[in-house]
Amino acid sequence: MSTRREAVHRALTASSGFRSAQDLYADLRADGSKIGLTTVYRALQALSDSGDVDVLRTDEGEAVYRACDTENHHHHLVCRVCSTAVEIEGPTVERWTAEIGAQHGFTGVTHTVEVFGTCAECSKA
Amino acid sequence: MSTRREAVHRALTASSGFRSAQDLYADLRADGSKIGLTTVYRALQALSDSGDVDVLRTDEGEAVYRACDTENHHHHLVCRVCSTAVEIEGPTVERWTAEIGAQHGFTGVTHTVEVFGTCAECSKA
DNA sequence: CAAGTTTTGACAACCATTTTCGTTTTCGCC
DNA sequence: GGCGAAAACGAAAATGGTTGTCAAAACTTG
Ligand SMILES: [Zn+2]
Ligand SMILES: [Zn+2]
Ligand SMILES: [Zn+2]
Ligand SMILES: [Zn+2]
Repeated sequence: MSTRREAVHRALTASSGFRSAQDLYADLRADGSKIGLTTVYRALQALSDSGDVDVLRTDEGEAVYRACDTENHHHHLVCRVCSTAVEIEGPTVERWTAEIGAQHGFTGVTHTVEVFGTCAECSKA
Repeated sequence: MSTRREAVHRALTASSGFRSAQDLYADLRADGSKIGLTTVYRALQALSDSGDVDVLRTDEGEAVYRACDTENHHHHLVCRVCSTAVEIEGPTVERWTAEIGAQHGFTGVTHTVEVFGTCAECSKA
């Protein structure tokens, strides 16, 4: 893992929510780093390929990344306001999606499940 | 509903799967229509705003649309090969996501759930 | 038909992401 | 330490889906 990639990973870990490549680039430059935008993209590509970070798409199609605590398969409960995310897992959806796929004769069934809302903190305002 | 918008809606209904704006534009032009790409985008925007079509994002961030049979809240089982989609619904996920949100003090909880796989047809090949 | 309104589509602008390519760093080896 | 190959880097250009602009075309209403 190169120094640059570590820097990107660290910047991502510093946040509890999902961040875009541009966000992270801005963070790193604000911290005085001379990193290039291209390198941020490359680092995120490598990190998501190796499974070290999770990636999902916003409604606008922008890719956002998160350094999650667990290596296991899981989903997220994401705050629409501050973008903070909580990792969630449970056999219920896993079983349900598998059954749905099997019932319709589909093979190699996978799924994307994300839950959105306004977190307790942001709900006060 | 203008003639152009109807044409886009019809082109979308002719497919059982999700199509991108560019796909539909190509379909319509191939059928001899002189419609412009901008108009296709505008029609899809309007159709999804009014809830007449469902929209989701591919892994590559491209928006794809589908004219679904039901008006009710539902999800999709999508074939990764031919992109055919089956509409699915069930109280299991609905309840599960609501519970997860409530457990963490989130308000205004919504969710995105999509199931992917290879359909029976495409599994043969 | 005239005047006003809406819709349309060619083209340009946007913006996130990827490619290109010359430069810099890193690494293995002498 | 010195050296050459290989990998990493970053600025700038290219890409591609999507949106904005604006003048022309189509439709409405009187
Ligand atoms: Zn929040
Ligand atoms: Zn899962
Ligand atoms: Zn299929
Ligand atoms: Zn649902």
